[in-house]
Amino acid sequence: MLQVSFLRENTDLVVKRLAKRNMDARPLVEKAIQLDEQRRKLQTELDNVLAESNKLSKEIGILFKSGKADEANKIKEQTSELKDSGKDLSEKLNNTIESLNELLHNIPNVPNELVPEGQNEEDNLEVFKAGEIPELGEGALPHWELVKKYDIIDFELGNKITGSGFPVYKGKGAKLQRALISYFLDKNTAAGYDEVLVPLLVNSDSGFGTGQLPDKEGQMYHVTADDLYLIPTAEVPATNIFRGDLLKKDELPKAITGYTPCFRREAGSYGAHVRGLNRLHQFDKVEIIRIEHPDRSYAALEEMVEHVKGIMNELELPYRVIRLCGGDLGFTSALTYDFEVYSTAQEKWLEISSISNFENFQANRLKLRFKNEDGKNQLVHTLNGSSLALPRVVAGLLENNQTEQGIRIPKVLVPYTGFEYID
RNA sequence: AGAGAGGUGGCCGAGUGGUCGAAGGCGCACGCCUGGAAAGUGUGUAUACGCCAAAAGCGUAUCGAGGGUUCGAAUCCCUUCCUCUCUGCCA
Repeated sequence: MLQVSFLRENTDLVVKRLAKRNMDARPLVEKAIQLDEQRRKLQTELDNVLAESNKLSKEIGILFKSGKADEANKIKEQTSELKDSGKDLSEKLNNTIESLNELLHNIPNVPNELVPEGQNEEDNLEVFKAGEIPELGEGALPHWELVKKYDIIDFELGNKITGSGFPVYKGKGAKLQRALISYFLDKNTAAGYDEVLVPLLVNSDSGFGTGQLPDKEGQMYHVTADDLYLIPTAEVPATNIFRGDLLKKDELPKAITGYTPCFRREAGSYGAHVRGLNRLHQFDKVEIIRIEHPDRSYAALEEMVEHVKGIMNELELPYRVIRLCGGDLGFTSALTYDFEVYSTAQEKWLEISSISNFENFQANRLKLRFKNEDGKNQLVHTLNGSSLALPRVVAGLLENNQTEQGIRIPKVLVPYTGFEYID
Protein backbone atom coordinates (compact mmCIF):
# COMPACT_ATOMS: atom_id res chain seq x y z
CA MET A 1 0.00 0.00 0.00
CA LEU A 2 1.04 3.56 -0.61
CA GLN A 3 2.07 5.93 2.15
CA VAL A 4 -0.33 8.76 2.87
CA SER A 5 2.54 11.19 3.20
CA PHE A 6 3.51 10.32 -0.36
CA LEU A 7 -0.06 10.87 -1.56
CA ARG A 8 -0.18 14.20 0.21
CA GLU A 9 3.09 15.49 -1.16
CA ASN A 10 2.69 14.16 -4.71
CA THR A 11 -1.04 14.21 -5.29
CA ASP A 12 -0.95 15.33 -8.90
CA LEU A 13 1.84 12.97 -9.89
CA VAL A 14 0.09 10.02 -8.26
CA VAL A 15 -3.19 10.78 -9.99
CA LYS A 16 -1.44 11.25 -13.32
CA ARG A 17 0.48 8.01 -13.05
CA LEU A 18 -2.50 6.02 -11.82
CA ALA A 19 -4.36 7.22 -14.90
CA LYS A 20 -2.13 4.74 -16.75
CA ARG A 21 -4.16 2.07 -15.05
CA ASN A 22 -7.17 3.60 -16.74
CA MET A 23 -8.63 4.85 -13.50
CA ASP A 24 -9.40 8.24 -12.05
CA ALA A 25 -7.74 7.99 -8.66
CA ARG A 26 -8.30 11.58 -7.62
CA PRO A 27 -11.41 11.01 -5.49
CA LEU A 28 -9.75 8.11 -3.67
CA VAL A 29 -6.51 9.96 -3.11
CA GLU A 30 -8.24 13.09 -1.88
CA LYS A 31 -10.46 11.13 0.45
CA ALA A 32 -7.40 9.38 1.89
CA ILE A 33 -5.66 12.67 2.50
CA GLN A 34 -8.76 14.04 4.17
CA LEU A 35 -9.15 10.98 6.40
CA ASP A 36 -5.50 11.23 7.36
CA GLU A 37 -5.99 14.84 8.42
CA GLN A 38 -8.92 13.78 10.52
CA ARG A 39 -6.85 10.97 11.99
CA ARG A 40 -4.07 13.33 13.03
CA LYS A 41 -6.47 15.78 14.57
CA LEU A 42 -8.12 13.05 16.64
CA GLN A 43 -4.72 11.68 17.63
CA THR A 44 -3.68 15.06 18.99
CA GLU A 45 -6.91 15.49 20.92
CA LEU A 46 -6.69 12.01 22.38
CA ASP A 47 -3.05 12.45 23.35
CA ASN A 48 -3.92 15.63 25.21
CA VAL A 49 -6.73 13.95 27.13
CA LEU A 50 -4.49 11.03 28.07
CA ALA A 51 -1.68 13.36 29.11
CA GLU A 52 -4.04 15.19 31.45
CA SER A 53 -5.34 11.94 32.82
CA ASN A 54 -1.83 10.59 33.42
CA LYS A 55 -0.90 13.76 35.21
CA LEU A 56 -3.88 13.49 37.59
CA SER A 57 -3.16 9.83 38.27
CA LYS A 58 0.34 10.69 39.35
CA GLU A 59 -0.96 13.36 41.67
CA ILE A 60 -3.39 10.91 43.20
CA GLY A 61 -0.58 8.48 43.83
CA ILE A 62 1.52 11.11 45.57
CA LEU A 63 -1.42 12.32 47.67
CA PHE A 64 -2.30 8.81 48.83
CA LYS A 65 1.29 8.19 49.79
CA SER A 66 1.40 11.28 51.93
CA GLY A 67 -1.91 10.35 53.56
CA LYS A 68 -4.05 13.04 51.96
CA ALA A 69 -6.89 10.75 50.95
CA ASP A 70 -9.50 13.50 50.89
CA GLU A 71 -7.66 15.54 48.29
CA ALA A 72 -6.98 12.44 46.29
CA ASN A 73 -10.63 11.51 46.15
CA LYS A 74 -11.47 14.99 45.00
CA ILE A 75 -9.16 14.63 42.01
CA LYS A 76 -10.58 11.20 41.30
CA GLU A 77 -13.88 12.80 40.47
CA GLN A 78 -12.25 14.87 37.78
CA THR A 79 -10.90 11.83 36.03
CA SER A 80 -14.20 10.25 35.11
CA GLU A 81 -15.00 12.98 32.63
CA LEU A 82 -11.58 12.62 31.02
CA LYS A 83 -12.12 8.89 30.83
CA ASP A 84 -15.34 9.30 28.92
CA SER A 85 -13.95 11.70 26.38
CA GLY A 86 -10.86 9.52 26.01
CA LYS A 87 -13.02 6.53 25.24
CA ASP A 88 -15.06 8.50 22.76
CA LEU A 89 -12.01 9.91 21.00
CA SER A 90 -10.22 6.63 20.77
CA GLU A 91 -13.28 5.01 19.23
CA LYS A 92 -13.49 7.77 16.64
CA LEU A 93 -9.78 7.50 16.00
CA ASN A 94 -9.97 3.75 15.44
CA ASN A 95 -12.87 4.12 13.05
CA THR A 96 -10.99 6.73 11.10
CA ILE A 97 -7.86 4.59 10.89
CA GLU A 98 -9.94 1.65 9.74
CA SER A 99 -11.62 3.66 6.97
CA LEU A 100 -8.29 5.10 5.93
CA ASN A 101 -6.64 1.70 5.71
CA GLU A 102 -9.52 0.23 3.79
CA LEU A 103 -9.19 3.04 1.31
CA LEU A 104 -5.42 2.70 1.04
CA HIS A 105 -5.75 -1.02 0.41
CA ASN A 106 -7.83 -0.22 -2.62
CA ILE A 107 -5.34 2.12 -4.25
CA PRO A 108 -2.95 0.20 -6.52
CA ASN A 109 0.74 0.91 -6.82
CA VAL A 110 1.83 3.92 -8.83
CA PRO A 111 3.16 2.80 -12.23
CA ASN A 112 6.69 3.76 -13.17
CA GLU A 113 7.02 6.31 -15.95
CA LEU A 114 8.29 3.59 -18.27
CA VAL A 115 4.97 1.77 -18.09
CA PRO A 116 3.26 2.07 -21.50
CA GLU A 117 -0.28 3.36 -21.85
CA GLY A 118 -2.77 0.63 -22.65
CA GLN A 119 -5.91 -1.31 -21.84
CA ASN A 120 -4.85 -4.95 -21.97
CA GLU A 121 -2.18 -7.43 -23.07
CA GLU A 122 -2.53 -6.23 -26.66
CA ASP A 123 -0.86 -2.98 -25.62
CA ASN A 124 2.18 -4.48 -23.91
CA LEU A 125 5.49 -3.37 -25.32
CA GLU A 126 7.94 -5.91 -26.70
CA VAL A 127 11.42 -4.88 -25.59
CA PHE A 128 13.51 -7.93 -26.48
CA LYS A 129 13.30 -11.05 -28.59
CA ALA A 130 15.72 -13.95 -29.03
CA GLY A 131 15.94 -17.52 -30.26
CA GLU A 132 14.91 -19.20 -33.44
CA ILE A 133 11.33 -20.20 -34.00
CA PRO A 134 11.75 -23.68 -35.47
CA GLU A 135 10.08 -24.86 -38.66
CA LEU A 136 7.99 -27.79 -37.56
CA GLY A 137 6.99 -30.47 -40.01
CA GLU A 138 3.49 -31.45 -41.08
CA GLY A 139 2.76 -33.70 -38.15
CA ALA A 140 3.76 -31.27 -35.43
CA LEU A 141 1.67 -31.74 -32.30
CA PRO A 142 0.62 -29.41 -29.49
CA HIS A 143 2.09 -30.38 -26.15
CA TRP A 144 -1.12 -31.95 -24.85
CA GLU A 145 -0.87 -34.48 -27.65
CA LEU A 146 2.86 -34.96 -27.14
CA VAL A 147 2.50 -35.76 -23.46
CA LYS A 148 0.03 -38.49 -24.37
CA LYS A 149 2.20 -39.82 -27.15
CA TYR A 150 5.19 -40.27 -24.85
CA ASP A 151 3.06 -40.90 -21.73
CA ILE A 152 4.85 -38.33 -19.60
CA ILE A 153 2.02 -36.20 -18.22
CA ASP A 154 -1.41 -37.60 -17.42
CA PHE A 155 -4.18 -35.06 -17.01
CA GLU A 156 -6.96 -37.61 -16.70
CA LEU A 157 -5.22 -39.43 -13.91
CA GLY A 158 -4.83 -36.14 -12.06
CA ASN A 159 -8.49 -35.50 -12.66
CA LYS A 160 -9.33 -38.82 -11.01
CA ILE A 161 -7.14 -38.19 -8.00
CA THR A 162 -7.96 -34.52 -7.45
CA GLY A 163 -9.66 -32.67 -10.29
CA SER A 164 -8.78 -30.82 -13.44
CA GLY A 165 -5.62 -28.78 -13.36
CA PHE A 166 -3.71 -31.24 -11.18
CA PRO A 167 -1.67 -33.31 -13.63
CA VAL A 168 0.35 -36.41 -12.81
CA TYR A 169 3.88 -36.38 -14.21
CA LYS A 170 5.21 -39.79 -15.14
CA GLY A 171 8.55 -41.38 -16.05
CA LYS A 172 10.72 -39.01 -18.06
CA GLY A 173 8.09 -36.31 -17.58
CA ALA A 174 8.53 -36.51 -13.82
CA LYS A 175 12.27 -36.56 -14.16
CA LEU A 176 12.21 -33.54 -16.45
CA GLN A 177 10.39 -31.60 -13.74
CA ARG A 178 13.02 -32.49 -11.20
CA ALA A 179 15.79 -31.64 -13.66
CA LEU A 180 14.35 -28.22 -14.44
CA ILE A 181 13.88 -27.38 -10.76
CA SER A 182 17.47 -28.34 -9.94
CA TYR A 183 18.84 -26.54 -12.96
CA PHE A 184 16.96 -23.33 -12.16
CA LEU A 185 18.00 -23.40 -8.51
CA ASP A 186 21.62 -24.00 -9.47
CA LYS A 187 21.59 -21.10 -11.90
CA ASN A 188 20.02 -18.83 -9.30
CA THR A 189 22.37 -19.76 -6.46
CA ALA A 190 25.34 -19.36 -8.82
CA ALA A 191 24.11 -15.81 -9.43
CA GLY A 192 24.18 -15.09 -5.69
CA TYR A 193 20.67 -15.96 -4.59
CA ASP A 194 20.47 -17.83 -1.28
CA GLU A 195 18.35 -20.93 -1.48
CA VAL A 196 15.41 -21.39 0.89
CA LEU A 197 12.78 -24.05 1.25
CA VAL A 198 9.66 -22.47 2.68
CA PRO A 199 6.24 -23.52 4.00
CA LEU A 200 3.51 -24.12 1.42
CA LEU A 201 0.80 -22.82 3.70
CA VAL A 202 0.80 -19.30 5.06
CA ASN A 203 -1.24 -17.36 7.58
CA SER A 204 -3.32 -14.33 6.71
CA ASP A 205 -0.68 -11.88 7.96
CA SER A 206 1.68 -13.20 5.30
CA GLY A 207 -1.00 -13.09 2.62
CA PHE A 208 -1.64 -9.52 3.57
CA GLY A 209 2.04 -8.61 3.66
CA THR A 210 2.67 -9.38 0.01
CA GLY A 211 -0.70 -8.10 -1.14
CA GLN A 212 -2.62 -11.29 -1.98
CA LEU A 213 -5.03 -10.36 0.77
CA PRO A 214 -7.46 -8.79 0.67
CA ASP A 215 -7.30 -8.14 -3.08
CA LYS A 216 -7.03 -11.71 -4.36
CA GLU A 217 -8.61 -13.72 -1.61
CA GLY A 218 -10.67 -15.78 -4.05
CA GLN A 219 -7.59 -16.85 -5.99
CA MET A 220 -6.06 -18.76 -3.09
CA TYR A 221 -7.08 -22.09 -1.63
CA HIS A 222 -8.16 -21.43 1.92
CA VAL A 223 -7.77 -24.11 4.58
CA THR A 224 -10.58 -22.88 6.76
CA ALA A 225 -10.15 -25.31 9.65
CA ASP A 226 -6.79 -23.70 10.44
CA ASP A 227 -7.29 -20.40 8.62
CA LEU A 228 -4.26 -20.94 6.39
CA TYR A 229 -3.81 -20.37 2.69
CA LEU A 230 -2.04 -22.54 0.13
CA ILE A 231 0.59 -20.37 -1.47
CA PRO A 232 -0.09 -19.10 -5.00
CA THR A 233 3.65 -18.41 -5.38
CA ALA A 234 6.85 -18.71 -3.32
CA GLU A 235 6.86 -14.93 -3.27
CA VAL A 236 4.46 -15.01 -0.34
CA PRO A 237 6.42 -17.09 2.21
CA ALA A 238 9.82 -16.01 0.90
CA THR A 239 9.15 -12.28 1.07
CA ASN A 240 7.45 -12.65 4.43
CA ILE A 241 10.70 -14.00 5.83
CA PHE A 242 11.54 -10.32 6.25
CA ARG A 243 8.16 -9.08 7.46
CA GLY A 244 8.54 -6.49 10.22
CA ASP A 245 12.32 -6.39 10.00
CA LEU A 246 14.50 -3.37 10.44
CA LEU A 247 17.65 -4.09 8.46
CA LYS A 248 21.04 -2.46 8.81
CA LYS A 249 22.01 -0.79 5.57
CA ASP A 250 24.93 -3.17 5.03
CA GLU A 251 22.50 -6.08 5.20
CA LEU A 252 21.09 -4.95 1.86
CA PRO A 253 20.61 -6.30 -0.67
CA LYS A 254 18.99 -9.61 0.21
CA ALA A 255 18.66 -12.09 -2.63
CA ILE A 256 16.91 -15.40 -2.18
CA THR A 257 15.57 -18.15 -4.37
CA GLY A 258 13.22 -21.00 -3.65
CA TYR A 259 11.31 -23.74 -5.32
CA THR A 260 7.70 -24.43 -4.40
CA PRO A 261 4.62 -25.88 -5.90
CA CYS A 262 2.07 -23.11 -6.44
CA PHE A 263 -1.66 -23.42 -5.97
CA ARG A 264 -4.16 -21.24 -7.75
CA ARG A 265 -7.89 -21.54 -7.92
CA GLU A 266 -7.97 -19.66 -11.24
CA ALA A 267 -11.62 -18.88 -10.70
CA GLY A 268 -13.09 -17.50 -13.90
CA SER A 269 -10.63 -19.10 -16.32
CA TYR A 270 -12.01 -21.17 -19.15
CA GLY A 271 -11.63 -22.29 -22.73
CA ALA A 272 -8.48 -22.70 -24.78
CA HIS A 273 -6.46 -20.75 -22.21
CA VAL A 274 -6.64 -23.65 -19.81
CA ARG A 275 -5.77 -26.38 -22.30
CA GLY A 276 -2.97 -28.76 -21.30
CA LEU A 277 -0.18 -27.08 -19.38
CA ASN A 278 -1.29 -23.57 -20.23
CA ARG A 279 -3.05 -23.06 -16.92
CA LEU A 280 -3.04 -25.35 -13.90
CA HIS A 281 -4.28 -25.33 -10.34
CA GLN A 282 -1.01 -26.79 -9.11
CA PHE A 283 2.30 -26.13 -10.79
CA ASP A 284 5.98 -25.88 -9.96
CA LYS A 285 7.93 -22.67 -9.94
CA VAL A 286 11.32 -21.41 -8.86
CA GLU A 287 11.25 -17.84 -7.67
CA ILE A 288 13.86 -15.15 -7.13
CA ILE A 289 13.35 -12.38 -4.59
CA ARG A 290 15.35 -9.26 -3.88
CA ILE A 291 15.19 -6.78 -1.04
CA GLU A 292 16.96 -3.65 -2.23
CA HIS A 293 17.98 -0.15 -1.32
CA PRO A 294 15.50 2.19 -3.08
CA ASP A 295 18.30 3.75 -5.11
CA ARG A 296 19.25 0.38 -6.56
CA SER A 297 15.91 -1.30 -7.19
CA TYR A 298 15.66 -0.52 -10.88
CA ALA A 299 19.23 -1.65 -11.48
CA ALA A 300 18.28 -4.85 -9.64
CA LEU A 301 15.24 -5.26 -11.88
CA GLU A 302 17.49 -5.09 -14.94
CA GLU A 303 19.85 -7.63 -13.40
CA MET A 304 16.99 -10.00 -12.79
CA VAL A 305 15.80 -9.65 -16.37
CA GLU A 306 19.32 -10.30 -17.68
CA HIS A 307 19.64 -13.30 -15.41
CA VAL A 308 16.48 -14.90 -16.76
CA LYS A 309 17.55 -14.11 -20.32
CA GLY A 310 20.70 -16.09 -19.62
CA ILE A 311 18.64 -19.09 -18.60
CA MET A 312 16.37 -18.85 -21.62
CA ASN A 313 19.36 -18.63 -23.92
CA GLU A 314 20.82 -21.78 -22.41
CA LEU A 315 17.50 -23.56 -22.82
CA GLU A 316 17.64 -22.63 -26.52
CA LEU A 317 13.99 -21.64 -26.58
CA PRO A 318 12.51 -18.76 -28.62
CA TYR A 319 11.31 -16.07 -26.25
CA ARG A 320 10.57 -12.42 -25.92
CA VAL A 321 10.47 -9.91 -23.10
CA ILE A 322 7.59 -7.49 -22.82
CA ARG A 323 6.96 -4.51 -20.60
CA LEU A 324 3.44 -4.61 -19.24
CA CYS A 325 1.16 -1.72 -20.02
CA GLY A 326 -0.88 0.12 -17.40
CA GLY A 327 -3.99 -1.94 -18.02
CA ASP A 328 -2.15 -5.25 -17.60
CA LEU A 329 0.05 -4.28 -14.68
CA GLY A 330 -0.54 -6.11 -11.39
CA PHE A 331 -2.08 -4.27 -8.45
CA THR A 332 1.10 -4.17 -6.37
CA SER A 333 3.66 -3.62 -9.13
CA ALA A 334 5.29 -0.41 -10.33
CA LEU A 335 6.99 -1.98 -13.34
CA THR A 336 6.78 -5.52 -14.69
CA TYR A 337 8.61 -7.42 -17.40
CA ASP A 338 7.08 -10.64 -18.62
CA PHE A 339 9.01 -13.38 -20.37
CA GLU A 340 7.09 -15.37 -22.94
CA VAL A 341 8.13 -18.54 -24.69
CA TYR A 342 6.87 -19.16 -28.18
CA SER A 343 4.64 -22.19 -28.39
CA THR A 344 5.17 -23.18 -31.97
CA ALA A 345 2.43 -25.76 -32.27
CA GLN A 346 -0.12 -23.45 -30.66
CA GLU A 347 1.32 -20.47 -32.52
CA LYS A 348 1.19 -18.23 -29.51
CA TRP A 349 3.31 -16.74 -26.77
CA LEU A 350 3.05 -18.21 -23.28
CA GLU A 351 4.00 -16.30 -20.14
CA ILE A 352 6.74 -18.10 -18.24
CA SER A 353 8.13 -15.39 -15.99
CA SER A 354 6.99 -12.14 -14.54
CA ILE A 355 9.58 -9.89 -12.94
CA SER A 356 8.39 -6.90 -10.98
CA ASN A 357 9.62 -4.03 -8.92
CA PHE A 358 7.11 -3.26 -6.18
CA GLU A 359 9.14 -0.29 -4.94
CA ASN A 360 7.95 0.23 -1.35
CA PHE A 361 4.37 -0.88 -1.91
CA GLN A 362 4.88 -4.32 -0.36
CA ALA A 363 7.47 -3.04 2.10
CA ASN A 364 4.93 -0.64 3.54
CA ARG A 365 2.54 -3.50 4.25
CA LEU A 366 5.34 -5.72 5.47
CA LYS A 367 6.79 -2.94 7.65
CA LEU A 368 10.12 -3.87 6.15
CA ARG A 369 12.61 -1.07 6.63
CA PHE A 370 16.30 -0.35 6.82
CA LYS A 371 18.38 2.26 8.59
CA ASN A 372 19.50 4.64 5.88
CA GLU A 373 22.60 6.80 5.56
CA ASP A 374 21.06 9.47 7.79
CA GLY A 375 20.21 6.94 10.49
CA LYS A 376 16.53 7.18 9.64
CA ASN A 377 14.26 4.22 9.09
CA GLN A 378 13.20 3.96 5.49
CA LEU A 379 11.11 1.42 3.59
CA VAL A 380 13.08 -0.92 1.33
CA HIS A 381 12.12 -1.84 -2.20
CA THR A 382 11.07 -5.42 -2.92
CA LEU A 383 11.27 -7.28 -6.23
CA ASN A 384 10.52 -10.73 -7.39
CA GLY A 385 10.34 -12.83 -10.48
CA SER A 386 9.97 -16.36 -11.71
CA SER A 387 13.15 -18.10 -12.58
CA LEU A 388 11.25 -19.96 -13.88
CA ALA A 389 7.69 -21.33 -13.92
CA LEU A 390 7.78 -24.89 -15.17
CA PRO A 391 4.61 -25.90 -17.02
CA ARG A 392 4.83 -23.50 -19.94
CA VAL A 393 8.59 -23.93 -20.20
CA VAL A 394 7.83 -27.62 -20.56
CA ALA A 395 5.09 -26.88 -23.08
CA GLY A 396 7.47 -24.77 -25.15
CA LEU A 397 10.24 -27.30 -24.84
CA LEU A 398 8.05 -30.21 -25.92
CA GLU A 399 6.56 -28.40 -28.89
CA ASN A 400 9.69 -26.68 -30.17
CA ASN A 401 12.00 -29.64 -29.68
CA GLN A 402 9.84 -32.36 -31.20
CA THR A 403 11.81 -34.40 -33.71
CA GLU A 404 11.41 -37.76 -35.36
CA GLN A 405 13.63 -39.28 -32.68
CA GLY A 406 11.53 -37.83 -29.90
CA ILE A 407 11.71 -34.71 -27.77
CA ARG A 408 15.23 -33.35 -27.74
CA ILE A 409 16.44 -32.22 -24.31
CA PRO A 410 18.54 -29.01 -24.30
CA LYS A 411 22.22 -29.68 -23.64
CA VAL A 412 22.33 -27.86 -20.30
CA LEU A 413 19.60 -30.10 -18.96
CA VAL A 414 21.07 -33.43 -20.00
CA PRO A 415 23.34 -33.69 -16.93
CA TYR A 416 20.20 -33.22 -14.85
CA THR A 417 17.87 -35.55 -16.76
CA GLY A 418 20.36 -38.24 -17.63
CA PHE A 419 18.77 -38.65 -21.07
CA GLU A 420 18.96 -36.72 -24.33
CA TYR A 421 15.58 -37.58 -25.76
CA ILE A 422 12.11 -38.27 -24.50
CA ASP A 423 11.09 -41.16 -26.70
C1' A B 1 -3.63 -34.20 21.63
C1' G B 2 -3.07 -34.11 27.46
C1' A B 3 -0.27 -32.09 31.95
C1' G B 4 3.13 -28.48 33.76
C1' A B 5 6.43 -24.08 33.19
C1' G B 6 7.23 -19.66 30.74
C1' G B 7 6.93 -15.32 27.13
C1' U B 8 10.16 -8.16 29.62
C1' G B 9 14.53 -3.62 25.11
C1' G B 10 19.68 -6.29 19.84
C1' C B 11 20.78 -10.36 23.69
C1' C B 12 20.80 -12.03 29.01
C1' G B 13 18.05 -10.70 33.14
C1' A B 14 15.53 -7.88 37.60
C1' G B 15 10.96 -6.13 38.52
C1' U B 16 3.81 -8.68 41.69
C1' G B 17 -0.60 -1.99 41.67
C1' G B 18 1.81 4.33 41.79
C1' U B 19 7.25 9.50 39.18
C1' C B 20 8.76 1.95 35.35
C1' G B 21 10.10 2.96 28.87
C1' A B 22 11.44 -0.26 32.61
C1' A B 23 17.48 -1.83 37.56
C1' G B 24 21.91 -4.57 36.40
C1' G B 25 24.91 -6.98 32.80
C1' C B 26 26.42 -8.12 27.72
C1' G B 27 26.65 -6.21 22.96
C1' C B 28 26.98 -1.85 19.91
C1' A B 29 28.43 3.56 18.85
C1' C B 30 31.29 7.73 20.09
C1' G B 31 34.97 9.97 23.44
C1' C B 32 39.05 9.65 27.12
C1' C B 33 43.28 6.72 28.26
C1' U B 34 47.47 4.10 24.90
C1' G B 35 53.00 4.52 20.37
C1' G B 36 48.94 1.01 18.78
C1' A B 37 45.63 -2.52 20.81
C1' A B 38 43.50 -4.98 25.05
C1' A B 39 42.02 -3.71 29.81
C1' G B 40 40.01 0.49 32.20
C1' U B 41 36.80 4.71 32.03
C1' G B 42 32.80 8.38 30.48
C1' U B 43 28.52 9.23 27.50
C1' G B 44 24.88 7.40 24.49
C1' U B 45 22.05 3.26 22.76
C1' A B 46 13.97 0.86 20.89
C1' U B 47 9.71 1.45 17.73
C1' A B 48 5.24 3.81 16.07
C1' C B 49 2.15 8.00 16.04
C1' G B 50 1.15 13.19 17.07
C1' C B 51 2.54 18.65 17.94
C1' C B 52 6.53 21.84 15.30
C1' A B 53 8.39 24.40 8.44
C1' A B 54 12.47 21.49 10.37
C1' A B 55 15.96 20.27 14.22
C1' A B 56 15.85 20.39 19.31
C1' G B 57 12.13 19.47 22.40
C1' C B 58 7.46 17.86 24.20
C1' G B 59 3.21 14.50 24.34
C1' U B 60 0.89 9.54 23.51
C1' A B 61 1.24 4.32 22.93
C1' U B 62 4.12 -0.18 23.23
C1' C B 63 6.90 -5.48 28.73
C1' G B 64 3.78 -12.03 23.01
C1' A B 65 -1.44 -10.39 21.09
C1' G B 66 -6.51 -8.84 22.27
C1' G B 67 -10.03 -7.46 26.01
C1' G B 68 -11.29 -6.25 31.30
C1' U B 69 -10.74 -4.32 36.59
C1' U B 70 -8.60 0.45 38.60
C1' C B 71 -7.80 7.41 39.39
C1' G B 72 -3.33 4.42 37.99
C1' A B 73 -1.30 -2.24 35.21
C1' A B 74 5.00 -5.22 33.01
C1' U B 75 2.58 -6.44 37.79
C1' C B 76 -4.47 -8.45 39.07
C1' C B 77 -8.62 -11.04 35.91
C1' C B 78 -10.40 -13.22 31.11
C1' U B 79 -9.46 -14.84 26.02
C1' U B 80 -5.88 -16.17 22.53
C1' C B 81 -1.11 -17.23 20.18
C1' C B 82 3.74 -18.98 20.72
C1' U B 83 8.05 -21.48 23.20
C1' C B 84 10.07 -25.18 26.52
C1' U B 85 9.68 -29.93 29.55
C1' C B 86 7.07 -34.53 30.31
C1' U B 87 3.28 -38.05 28.33
C1' G B 88 0.72 -39.73 23.87
C1' C B 89 0.59 -40.13 18.48
C1' C B 90 3.33 -40.04 14.02
C1' A B 91 6.99 -39.46 8.71
